[in-house]
Amino acid sequence: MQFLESTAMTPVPSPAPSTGNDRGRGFSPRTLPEQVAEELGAEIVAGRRKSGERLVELELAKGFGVSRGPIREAIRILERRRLVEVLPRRGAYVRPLSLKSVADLFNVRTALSLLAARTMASSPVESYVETLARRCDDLDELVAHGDPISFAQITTRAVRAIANGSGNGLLLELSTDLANQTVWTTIWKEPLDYLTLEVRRTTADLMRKTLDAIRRSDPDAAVANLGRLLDDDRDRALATLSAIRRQTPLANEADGS
Amino acid sequence: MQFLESTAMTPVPSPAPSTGNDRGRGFSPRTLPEQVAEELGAEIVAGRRKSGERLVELELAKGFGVSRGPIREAIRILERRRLVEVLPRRGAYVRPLSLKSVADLFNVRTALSLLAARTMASSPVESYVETLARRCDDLDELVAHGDPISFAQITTRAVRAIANGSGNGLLLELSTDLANQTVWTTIWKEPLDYLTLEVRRTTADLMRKTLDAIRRSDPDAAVANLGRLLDDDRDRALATLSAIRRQTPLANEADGS
DNA sequence: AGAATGTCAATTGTCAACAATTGACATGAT
DNA sequence: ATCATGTCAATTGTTGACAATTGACATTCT
Repeated sequence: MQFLESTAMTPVPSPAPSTGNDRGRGFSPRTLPEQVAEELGAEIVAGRRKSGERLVELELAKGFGVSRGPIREAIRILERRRLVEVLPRRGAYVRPLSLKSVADLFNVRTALSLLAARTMASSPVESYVETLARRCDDLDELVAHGDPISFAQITTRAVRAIANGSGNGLLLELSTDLANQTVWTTIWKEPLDYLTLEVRRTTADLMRKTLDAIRRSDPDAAVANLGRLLDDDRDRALATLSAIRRQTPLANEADGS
Repeated sequence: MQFLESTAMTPVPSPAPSTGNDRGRGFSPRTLPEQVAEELGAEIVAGRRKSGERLVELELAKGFGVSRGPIREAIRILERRRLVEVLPRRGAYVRPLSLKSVADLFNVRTALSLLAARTMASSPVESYVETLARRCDDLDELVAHGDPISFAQITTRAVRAIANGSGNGLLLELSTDLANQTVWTTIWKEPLDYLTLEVRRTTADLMRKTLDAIRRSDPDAAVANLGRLLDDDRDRALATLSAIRRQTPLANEADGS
C-alpha cells in the first residue's frame, strides 16, 4: 500500500495486472521475496531484530518456510532500503544506526522534501493539492485527540503527499525509502512522547501554512514553513533519541576521491 | 571468465563446459553478481543495451558464462542503481529515461549537493576542503585545454568532494548513485559540446567561489554559487538532450497514491 | 466474421544440493 | 607462553532442475 511503482514504462509488452501466487499459507499479495522482505523489514522496524544482529540465511529460510533463494533476494531488497547491511562473504546484519546516522537521515529527508515543496508550489496540480489538504484536515483533527502514533503517521503521509505532488518520480521514490527508515528509527523505541499538544498544534499549523503557500504558488514560503516543521521534528526526535540511548553503535564513512 | 562477448539473442554455442570452472584461477576481488552487475551496467551506460531493452535471464547467463542465480542478483543490484527496472513476473528492462526523468534526476542531485555545500560550509574540515581545492585547481587547468569529457568528469568529482566533505554518509551514498546515472545520461550520446570555453570558465569560477564560501564558512554563498552552477549545468544538458533526440519513443510517468 | 476459450512455448520463480570461503579452535614450533 | 599453522564446522556462493505464470496462438462457439 505504501510501496511505490516508480516511473512506470512498458516498452513492448502490454500491461496486465497480475494476481499473486498462493503458495504457503496466509497472504498472496506479491512474490515470495517481497513478502519476506516486507515481513522481515517489519520485524526490524518493530525492533524484534536488534541493531547489528546477524541474519543467517538458513535460519530465516526455516523461519519463513521457504528456501534460501527468496531469503537471499529479500535481504537484497532490504539492503536497498537501507535496513540491512551485507558484508561480501560474511553475512547480512541489521544496519546499526548511530545518532549521527539518524541526523544525516533527517537532513537528507528534509532537503528532498523542500525540493518537493518548492517544485509543487511552482506549479500546483489540483488533485495533489487536494490530497495534501485532506492530510492537513486529518492533522487538525488529530491535534485534539491525543494519539501520537497516528499523528506521526499522518504527518509522514502529508510529507509524502508533497513528494508525490512534486511530480518528480525519483524524488518520491527516495523520499518513501527514507520515510520508512525514519519511521523505523523513531517508532523503534517508545518515543513520540515529545508530540505534546503544543507541538502537534504547531506542526499542524506549519503544515497548513505550507499548503496555503503551495496554493498561492509561493515556493519560498512553502519551503520556509515546511523547513521549520521538519527541522523542529528532527531536533525533537534527536533529542529524544539521545536521551534514550547514551551509547551508540558505530557507523560508517570513507572514501576518498 | 570470458565476459564481454554476448550480444542480444544470438545463442552462440558457448564454449563453457558443464562444470567449467574457469574462474577459480587468480583471485576474485568481488562476488560474481557484482562483477556481472558492473559489466552489464557498463554495457547499459555505454549504450550497448538500448533503452527499454528486455534483459532475459537465461540469455545473460549464457552470455556471461554463469548460471541464472548470479544474473538475477546482478539485476537486483542494477535495479538498486536505477539502471534497470524489474516487473514482477515479466522480466527486467533497461530503464528508459524520458527527458523529464533526466530533469528530475538533475533536480534531486542539485538538492542533495546544496545540502552538502551548506553542511560543509557550516563546519569545514580542512582535509576535505583541500580536496575540493585540488579539484578547483584541476578545473582551472582544464578550462584552457579543451577536453570536455575530462572537464565534466572533474566537475563531477568536485561535486562529489563536496558531498564527501559534508560528512553525511547517506548523502554521499545517494549522490554517488545519482552521479553515476547523471554521467550515464550525459555521456550516453556524444553531447558535451555545450561545454564551450566560456561555459567552462564560468563553471570553474563558480566552483571556486563555492570553495571560497565554504572556506569562510558562508553557507548561503556556497549554496548560491553551487546552485547556479548546477542549475546552469542542468539547463544546458537538457537543452542538448532535447535537441539530440527528437525522434525517440518517449516514456511516461505514473504514480501511486 | 468476431469473440470467447483452450492450449502451448517461453520465461520467471523456487527449490535442494554442491562447492568455496570464513573464522575459530586445536595443535605444534620457537 | 606466544605465535604460527592445520584442520574443521558453519555459512555463504553457485548451480541445475523443477514448478508456476505469462502472453500469444489456435480452436471453437455464436
